[in-house]
Amino acid sequence: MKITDRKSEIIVTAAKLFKKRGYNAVSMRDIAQELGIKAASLYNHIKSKQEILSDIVLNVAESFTNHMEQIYPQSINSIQKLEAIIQNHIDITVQKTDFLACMNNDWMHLDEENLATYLKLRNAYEASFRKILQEGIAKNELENQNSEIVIFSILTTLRALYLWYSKKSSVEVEVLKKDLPKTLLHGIVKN
Amino acid sequence: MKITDRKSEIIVTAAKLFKKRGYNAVSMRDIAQELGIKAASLYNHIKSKQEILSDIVLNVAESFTNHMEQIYPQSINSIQKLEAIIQNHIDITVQKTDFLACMNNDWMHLDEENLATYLKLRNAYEASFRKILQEGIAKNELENQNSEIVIFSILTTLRALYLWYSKKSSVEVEVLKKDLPKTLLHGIVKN
DNA sequence: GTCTATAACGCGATAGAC
DNA sequence: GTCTATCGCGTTATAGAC
Repeated sequence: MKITDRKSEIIVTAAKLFKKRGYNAVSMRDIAQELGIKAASLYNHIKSKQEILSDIVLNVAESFTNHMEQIYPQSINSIQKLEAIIQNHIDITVQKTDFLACMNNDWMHLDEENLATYLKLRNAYEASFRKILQEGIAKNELENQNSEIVIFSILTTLRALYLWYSKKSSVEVEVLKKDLPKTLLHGIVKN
Repeated sequence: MKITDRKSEIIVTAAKLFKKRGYNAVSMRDIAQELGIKAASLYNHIKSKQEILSDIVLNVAESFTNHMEQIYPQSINSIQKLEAIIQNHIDITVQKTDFLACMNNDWMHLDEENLATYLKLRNAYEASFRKILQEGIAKNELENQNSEIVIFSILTTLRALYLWYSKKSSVEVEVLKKDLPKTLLHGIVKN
């Protein structure tokens, strides 16, 4: 996250606090204090606390959507697409850890309009993921397992990567990039 | 969740609301209204809002611990132990959906003392899980993959099952019990 | 066991001085 | 752009009547 102006600075700071304690447990006074100013001063840069949340959540959601729109139409097989998606989740986890955590934990606190936008993006993402799986099954590249269970299982793990990443050093990210696709796609039991 | 007295009734009702909106977004007035009484009346049965949260979280955490202590020492192989653990997560998801969601989402809002208790239970659970994996690798039953990644991946999926369960009918739980162990343990790619 | 009334406090947000 | 002061409201929790 490059910080270009005061508004970005506020949003990045808020995301860090939201990740740690959750949207509702963080006050405007907390965010201001972290920046060394008073809560009232925040309102020269942002409209409301809700605006901070929606900026954070929709920023990450659009990152995922953009990548999926780029990968989905490519002429590579389903396994290569799934590997590219896993890589992208790892990349976003590393680059936007706090934003991602905030999206995962606090999306339900968006106001009506932004909630609808977020859910539309998320549903479209899952629909593309589902099609990739079904394409892989049709072409005999993947086992014919219950698609909903596979989507749930893989996406849940990928979405929660930030929990794991927070605890590990950046060196181990290379291990993650190498081993996670194996674990998710090939399982852990010996043949 | 069998409701035996007024206190249980309050806790079950609170868990349902906490699951939907999160601990901090639910007020004592909300809980009371759901029960058809006034907020002040709740305090005849419970000490504080914190007490409701810790009762919920520690109840589920202890369920997991008890099952692990029962499975861990058994004379069955590592794959059978992992299958038993997966079954147990599905069972608790079905039997205590709201409590489980609350534990997953709101454990960080526990007060200092209960937080320490919860973390101790969770760490012990993960340690047992880790030992089962390592035992399986040593006996050549499991692939020699990075244990931390496997623990993270499987436990994250199992902990989030309540999200999936809420959307599906109870008939599909049978599908889940049959297919989830396959997906988690054997992967999705054709050999 | 539930009620009304209220204490004590923190919240998001605004007005207006500098 | 940041400040002080403040509004109006919601929060957990308690006191005391019934």
